[in-house]
Amino acid sequence: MPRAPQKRRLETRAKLLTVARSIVEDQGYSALRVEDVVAQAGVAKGTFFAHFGDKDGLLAVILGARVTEFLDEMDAAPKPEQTSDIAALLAPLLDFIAQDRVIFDLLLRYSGTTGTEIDELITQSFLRQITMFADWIAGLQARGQVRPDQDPILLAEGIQAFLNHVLAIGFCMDHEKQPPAEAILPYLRIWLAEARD
Amino acid sequence: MPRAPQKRRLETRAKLLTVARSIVEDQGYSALRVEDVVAQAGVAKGTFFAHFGDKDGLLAVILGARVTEFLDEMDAAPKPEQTSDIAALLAPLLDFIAQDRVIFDLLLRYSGTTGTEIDELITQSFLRQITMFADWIAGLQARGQVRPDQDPILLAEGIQAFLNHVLAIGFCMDHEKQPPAEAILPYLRIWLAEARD
DNA sequence: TTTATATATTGACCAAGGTCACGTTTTGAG
DNA sequence: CTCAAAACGTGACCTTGGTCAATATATAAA
Repeated sequence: MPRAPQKRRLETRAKLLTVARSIVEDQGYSALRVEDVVAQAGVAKGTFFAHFGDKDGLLAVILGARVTEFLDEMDAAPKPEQTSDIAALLAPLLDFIAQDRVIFDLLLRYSGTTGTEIDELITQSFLRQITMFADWIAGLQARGQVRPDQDPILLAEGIQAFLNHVLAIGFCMDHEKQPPAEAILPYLRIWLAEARD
Repeated sequence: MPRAPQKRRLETRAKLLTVARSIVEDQGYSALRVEDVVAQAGVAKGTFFAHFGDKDGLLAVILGARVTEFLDEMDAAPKPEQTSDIAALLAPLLDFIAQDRVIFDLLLRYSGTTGTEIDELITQSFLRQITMFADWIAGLQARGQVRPDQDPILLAEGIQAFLNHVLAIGFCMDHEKQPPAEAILPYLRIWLAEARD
């Protein structure tokens, strides 16, 4: 049974997070350096790792919060009424992830965590994302916009797959780069609509 | 117009590759260290990078060859007659990639390269993979096993997406890990079959 | 053969993430 | 209040991928 963290620890953590967020804000995620963070926060290097385990741990906290904000916005927005609305709702999140490979790589590392370790914010956000997708899909199924013969959860996980797919492709081809929300639409149409022949 | 490489260079490259392959064989991909490779090959560190650019460059050469072997086997095998045959044909390649996250990460970095830079072996293998999938799909469409209303190329790229998806999930959950070839089947069935309602 | 130029190799050096034995501060039991 | 244990923080040190000016070797023209 771990004891509650001391005030000092919380302050140190807050300092590190504040500095890290400020660096990210004006230099981007891939410019984030552990040494810079601890220097500006005025703590030793070891302290950083005692708090976040490794660099990805810090990133996971920051990204988890950021992704959660996007999910909040999606939740607040009107529910999709057709397949293309899903792509539109996804656009802000996709653009955010597409802005830096570091983000994509980190998120991908957690993107399949549908199980334990619920303590991680970023893991929770993935569970929430799947739930939200499934909810959208159920709604569209009721409206006759999406094939009704499949489990919404499974269809939601498929969307996750396409989401990562278009992002990965986006990072490979610098040229002819269409926005990811546009690139995902053809996949969604096939995935969600019934075949007409 | 670059001149042809000297004999000495080819020998050095061969030495590095031989050593690297041997290390990979009995210690695995994630145990591969550049310093070990150059030490055992009896060359300086700088030489390594003059040949392969970075560590991933070496890995790309080795993995590209390995993946090409898998594709050769798939090409030699009988064509799929139903959706589940695709999963079966994919199994060896999936198991190979699933064995080590390093492999997956490296391959993912190239997995969307459907454009230029044809010189890279690993890039070619991806183009070939898509072509092969599309060929299988066209065959199955002709047999009435797969929805005939969609472009085989697009459906092939979707398979690629699901392939990466089940691999990513496999790395996240160590527990309850079913083989990736099994995990991909539900997605393939929905993706390739027409909706029945 | 001589020699200028392109090609290959070298190894000291750097960057940046990560470790850990140790010192310092906080906490709670007696 | 005292003191031992737990929690917290420190910074020297390690690991490993990667760089680059200098050096050595090969090539081909004169």
